Amino acid sequence: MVHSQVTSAQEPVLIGEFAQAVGASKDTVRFYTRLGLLQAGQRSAGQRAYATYAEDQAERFAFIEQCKALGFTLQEIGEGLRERDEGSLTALRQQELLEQKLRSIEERIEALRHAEGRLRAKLEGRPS
Amino acid sequence: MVHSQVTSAQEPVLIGEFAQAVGASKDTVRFYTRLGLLQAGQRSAGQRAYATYAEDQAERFAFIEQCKALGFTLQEIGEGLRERDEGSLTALRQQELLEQKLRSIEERIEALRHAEGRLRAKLEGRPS
DNA sequence: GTAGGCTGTGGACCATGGTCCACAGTCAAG
DNA sequence: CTTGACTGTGGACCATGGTCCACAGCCTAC
Repeated sequence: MVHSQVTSAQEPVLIGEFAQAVGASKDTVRFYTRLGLLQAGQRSAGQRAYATYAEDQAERFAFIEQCKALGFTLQEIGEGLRERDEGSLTALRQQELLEQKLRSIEERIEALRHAEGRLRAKLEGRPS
Repeated sequence: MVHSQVTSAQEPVLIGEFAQAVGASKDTVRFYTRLGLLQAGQRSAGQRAYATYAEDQAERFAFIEQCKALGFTLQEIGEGLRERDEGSLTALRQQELLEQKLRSIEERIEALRHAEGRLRAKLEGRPS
């Protein structure tokens, strides 16, 4: 046990292990990979190749979940990640994207509040 | 022009006229009709039959639009209308449906407000 | 060698609210 | 008789975020 591989760089893992590690289904991982949100490596086996996920992809996955919680769509997250990978995602640009999303969320809240008001009016017998 | 048909009961009209009258596309009218939201009559022509829409369907359409504005889905509207047609939509039941929808809207607003808060935190550099 | 578990691919399917398209019958005017 | 405008039907398609399925290759254990 002394000086075991705990500190060494982890091998990229196959999809099953990765999916379990991040708490998602394999299908979701494949879906994100197809969309370019996650980056997979390759491990060949006979005529076939298996996708592998390095450790940084777990952080990437966590980041994706965070963005989803902030209200970003997978497409938007994909675009942001691509910008980040290209190095064109400056702090200013990041702030811009957050502010845009904030505005769109405020609009949706506003729309729902209108519906809420109309519903309350109906319930109280007021003319809507 | 004296005593023209202005006051007489209007003939049911074909879909084009109806759609234009209510300000929707023919496809939308067909879609609603398929879902049972609108009720069409029949007018036969050769081997075929054309759908006809009586005047009450215009009010029905307006009602549907109102419900949509209140946040009801077409399916929910369909269920409500079916209850109404069967006469089982009491005032109490109506109030129940409105309150249910009000609660679901409040939940959605709450969820969006959480996202809003997280976004603001991110923008202000606070830990989210 | 064969069973079982892992993997990949391609595609269908869910709800939501429609839109659009092709193909075909109907009907009136010219 | 033909053209044009209208109608119907059935189905494909859009975005969204996946899920599920079959078929098939890989690899290990028995």
